Amino acid sequence: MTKTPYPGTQSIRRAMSLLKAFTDAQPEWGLTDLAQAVGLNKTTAYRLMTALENEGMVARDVHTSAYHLGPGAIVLGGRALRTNDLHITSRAELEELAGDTGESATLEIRVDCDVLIVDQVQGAHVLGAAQEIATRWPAHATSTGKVLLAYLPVTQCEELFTVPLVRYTEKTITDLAELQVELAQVRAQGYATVHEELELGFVAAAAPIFNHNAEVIAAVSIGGPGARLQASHLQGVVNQVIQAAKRISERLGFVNSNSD
Amino acid sequence: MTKTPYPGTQSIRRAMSLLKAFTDAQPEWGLTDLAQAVGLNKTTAYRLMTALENEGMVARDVHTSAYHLGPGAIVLGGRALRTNDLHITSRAELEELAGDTGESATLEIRVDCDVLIVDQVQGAHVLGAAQEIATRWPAHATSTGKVLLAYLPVTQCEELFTVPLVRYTEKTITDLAELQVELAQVRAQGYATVHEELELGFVAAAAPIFNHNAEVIAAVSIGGPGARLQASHLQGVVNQVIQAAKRISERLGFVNSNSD
DNA sequence: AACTGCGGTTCATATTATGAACTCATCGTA
DNA sequence: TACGATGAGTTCATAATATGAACCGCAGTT
Repeated sequence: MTKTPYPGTQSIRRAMSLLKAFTDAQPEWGLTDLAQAVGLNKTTAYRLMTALENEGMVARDVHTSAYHLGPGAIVLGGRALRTNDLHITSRAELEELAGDTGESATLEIRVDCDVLIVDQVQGAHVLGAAQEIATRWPAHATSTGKVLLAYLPVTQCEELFTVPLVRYTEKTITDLAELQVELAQVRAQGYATVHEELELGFVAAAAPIFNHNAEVIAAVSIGGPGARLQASHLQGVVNQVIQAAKRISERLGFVNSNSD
Repeated sequence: MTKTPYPGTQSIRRAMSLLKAFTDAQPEWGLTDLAQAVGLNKTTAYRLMTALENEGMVARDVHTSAYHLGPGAIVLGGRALRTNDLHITSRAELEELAGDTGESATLEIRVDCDVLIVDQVQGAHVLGAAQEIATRWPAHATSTGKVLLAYLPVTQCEELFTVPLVRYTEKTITDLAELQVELAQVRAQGYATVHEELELGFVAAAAPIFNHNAEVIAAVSIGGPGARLQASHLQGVVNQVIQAAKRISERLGFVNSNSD
């Protein structure tokens, strides 16, 4: 996938692809299956996994000797989350957003053609999104995803979607051309919304966060049941999200009028 | 450090030690410093870091080109967290506890001012607690409850008890101030016990389970008839419970604050 | 302009990772 | 209970791989 492998890094790439084989859908692997799935020789996989096990990145079921991700991965992920300065900077804004709107506020970044929830503050309402930090959602069916895709160079965006856009509801945009139209609109208006495109009844709005270099590095969103986020009310929420995103961007060194 | 390095894994061990250099205290590294801190040749460090960067495990500040942990680490950690749920992780320890002591071992979480039994392994003895998974007991009269309350912020703990503490036996703590004293003691010693406070003749000891974020998310306990768990023997049981809780915590990514 | 410190690159070398073939343990089934 | 199948773990000759000393060139300092 990633071209131009820097020389001398074969085993790291292999080790990482082993780690990435542990998904939510398949969190446990036997050695032989794992090796086959990743396309490695069994011995090589065994050696790499043993190393990863010694480092605590994976662990094994005492009984079945099946591999699963280990505490080392949790520790590392926790550190990555905490030390992310975007995360630190945004926290207060998320809390304010969630407080003002009563809905759940999230901070998300893009990872390939998914978005990753980096931080979340629950809304006041009982009915709302569950705690989902570190989970991923498809970019094309989320408001944050649309924002993060919209500000990508068109070519780069197209490269991401080599496989068909997965349908989640009847409203999901599954046509790439149609998505591009939507993204153009998002760019034009500076925010994105989803209306039941990921899940029936779920509505959300997102706005981009710019870094000091005027690149979009993340998106904030507010999401909740469509019953509460109806058109009249939604526009107000959209504005709040935009303002919050703008404040975060400024704290990251973004200056609106482009200089340099 | 780790003895008997399995052959053919040098670069993985090195890559992992690079990743582990990113602590909360030092979340950002320049290449040269990092290489020196980890004890690697600069070129080697560069090569490994480039590989890790391509895999998304680390990322760099656009401006300073300093390394920090990347989204890949967050994703991985999230998966590890969701995969490693408490049940799976604790099961073996519960079994060992129950096996070693002959008494019933439980895993419990707090729900409002009750504790909920999430998992349980019966002891060998016939006379013991019945199978109680998914049942609730009052937190103020159980060892696990005391543990789970003890590590709560005091204000939050007080908010829970708007109604009087229910008396179950003549030993039940029903005075809130007295309970707070007991909880302080629990915090100080790192474990809790009950002596016939829930039921005459029933004695138990519990210890806290910490997650990767150093929050107490659950408690393990051993409980049985006071006739078998007398003072002399109880201390040994307490230690076993503490050790089991500690091992579970570690597997959940908890790192004792005096390391790093 | 010269200096310093840093990220990044080159390339000959042998250390290192590799994988085919093997053993051993376990488990389901006949 | 024996037997075959499956999967974890080991061995070892091989060369492909990672290695690191020395190098470049840029950016910020003095």
